[in-house]
Amino acid sequence: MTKTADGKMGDGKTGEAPTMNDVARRAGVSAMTVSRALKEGSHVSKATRERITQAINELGYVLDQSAGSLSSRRTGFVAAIIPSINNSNFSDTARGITDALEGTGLQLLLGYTNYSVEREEELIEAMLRRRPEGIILTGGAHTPRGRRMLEQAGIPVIETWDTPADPIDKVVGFSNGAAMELLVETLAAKGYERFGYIGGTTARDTRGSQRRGGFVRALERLGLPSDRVISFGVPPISMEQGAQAVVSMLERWPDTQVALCVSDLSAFGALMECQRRGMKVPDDIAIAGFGDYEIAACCHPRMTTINVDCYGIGRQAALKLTQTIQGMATEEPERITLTDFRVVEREST
Amino acid sequence: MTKTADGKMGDGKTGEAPTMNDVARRAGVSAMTVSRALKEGSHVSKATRERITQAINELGYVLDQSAGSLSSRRTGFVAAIIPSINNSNFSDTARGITDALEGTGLQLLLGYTNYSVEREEELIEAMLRRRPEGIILTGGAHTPRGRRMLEQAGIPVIETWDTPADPIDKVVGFSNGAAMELLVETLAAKGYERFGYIGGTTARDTRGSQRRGGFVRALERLGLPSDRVISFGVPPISMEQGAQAVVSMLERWPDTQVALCVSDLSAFGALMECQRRGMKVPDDIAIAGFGDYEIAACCHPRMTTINVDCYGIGRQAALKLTQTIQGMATEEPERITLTDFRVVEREST
DNA sequence: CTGTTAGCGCGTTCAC
DNA sequence: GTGAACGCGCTAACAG
Repeated sequence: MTKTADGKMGDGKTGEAPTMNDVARRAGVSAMTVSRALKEGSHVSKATRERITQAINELGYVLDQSAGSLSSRRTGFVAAIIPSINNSNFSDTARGITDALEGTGLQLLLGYTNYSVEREEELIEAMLRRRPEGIILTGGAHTPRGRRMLEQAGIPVIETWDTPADPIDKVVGFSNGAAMELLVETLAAKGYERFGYIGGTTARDTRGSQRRGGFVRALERLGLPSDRVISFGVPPISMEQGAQAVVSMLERWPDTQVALCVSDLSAFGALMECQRRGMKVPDDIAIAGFGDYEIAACCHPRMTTINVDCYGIGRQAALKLTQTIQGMATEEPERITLTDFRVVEREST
Repeated sequence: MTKTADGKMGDGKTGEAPTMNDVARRAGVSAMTVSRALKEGSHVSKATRERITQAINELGYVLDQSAGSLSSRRTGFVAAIIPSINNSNFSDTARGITDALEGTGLQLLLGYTNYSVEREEELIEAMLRRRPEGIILTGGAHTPRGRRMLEQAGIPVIETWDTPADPIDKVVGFSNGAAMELLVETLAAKGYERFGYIGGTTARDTRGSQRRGGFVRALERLGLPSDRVISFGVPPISMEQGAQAVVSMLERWPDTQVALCVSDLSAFGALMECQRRGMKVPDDIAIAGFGDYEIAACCHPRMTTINVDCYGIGRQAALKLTQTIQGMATEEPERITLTDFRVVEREST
């Protein structure tokens, strides 16, 4: 059944995709009935539904959702923007979002910024052009234009992984600074006094800066020196950079007792480098990370770190989003949700 | 300037998003002119363009691309489906795609399957509903229905990370089996004779099965025993599972000389577990991985592995896609592109 | 350089 | 349970 003398038409692969009208014609019904048959919980007689299903299979028809959403004014997806997909903390958050969206008829559209707010701005615009029903962001730092677009988009906006002073809309996160303070306090209570910090150079990674801020604050409060800070590399700092940074730290302050790292990844690099140099961890130097990645529980010695509820952040963000979208429940969800974090003490400290 | 007695209209946040017509009216032009002003390389006088830009800013207008693509019949995005976002091999591929798409006006829509073909099928359908201009898949194993949808979609399809016997359309990949064979041969040449293999239980991870197949084939060819295979856990097998698997292997075949793992992640888990038990790597047991993840170059001892051109796979897949879409060049791109892999020998063997 | 007309493929709304 | 008219917001094609 080739259409006409279209030249390119053959048997399948090429040619225009069939439309709902093609299906309707083949099934001997109107397009409207096909539309109904494709939608859950609409009333179509069993016989016609079968004819339609058959026509759909024969034609290989796939619904054109973009056309549909233009008409229904519902695009059926939410956007999420994370710094990096190759980071299990953030991909856990993405997983939390996906899981919480299951069964809501909403799909996740994921974008990643490589830790660049400029790239974030581009992504925000690209996403908004496709009219998501809500948007989930990582962190509270955006370009002015990005922020303006979000405010004017008329959709729920959730900032995560942070507690912004002036949130755009809703928030699901925790204070990175407070978490690092807790880690310092915990280790100080064990008797450590000479702390070092390993993190990235720039303020580009806002969460990294906040962690460093917490490090300094806690030490100052405890009356301990807080100047042993190695800033090294563009975020996200890699394992290898953690290795290099710990070397710098030991050259500069050889009597450092414990090195806190902006993430488990750099902490792991530091740990391996120390072993390579014949140092015993934690006897010669203790090391701690941040994020409780899989590697922290598996390396040798196992790594002390901060566990963050990455998955829960995603779940709760998506929940808050769907509640707002569906205007469900008697009242709006809370604007701010604080998520848990805790110190996980292991053998590296 | 509130519209009418709409009740909900106020000043910003609430209310319907402005349309192109709103912008046009405010700028004193027709919608078509606004459309042109928004598109690169169209001729609009400087004065009107400025008025339009101003109106856009005042209204906070963002183009509705889904409406536009319905009309222009170009959605401006390509879909890519990978098994997991939390896996640097695949996220490197995603990065390669993103980079190659830069400047083409095409955006990436990413989905992940958690290594499930059923989930892949759902994703394929969800993606096709939004009418991507091309689609990139990981691997050559799909459900029959998934395959049919892809064949009938009328868009270029690229299968990656594999060399399927019967490709749907185009391919950018390598033979996982051949890569593992090469690793076995390289290590056999160094004198190893008693090889073990650590991988997942099921055939769900097709690349994992292919690697195991290569392991067995190479050993049989060399006349060495090929039965020391530990199958453990659902893919993707984690670091922790690698640790458990190596314990099983050593219990069952204590004289194993070298353990090859389905990926660097499980290899790393095995490595750490051996150290925890006081075994020296590679003296007591050698370990090798697959994928050349960051961790392989950073752990101690550094890990022997297979380096795969993950980023290049993404880049070339996207290139092939854009070439096909734009019908550019005098001829179609090659159907099959084989990418490089190589053994990286380090201290763990 | 700019405007007009028509229609992309579907869902809403109403009628039957 | 089914169909017809209409319009979602935008752009192609043509006219001026």
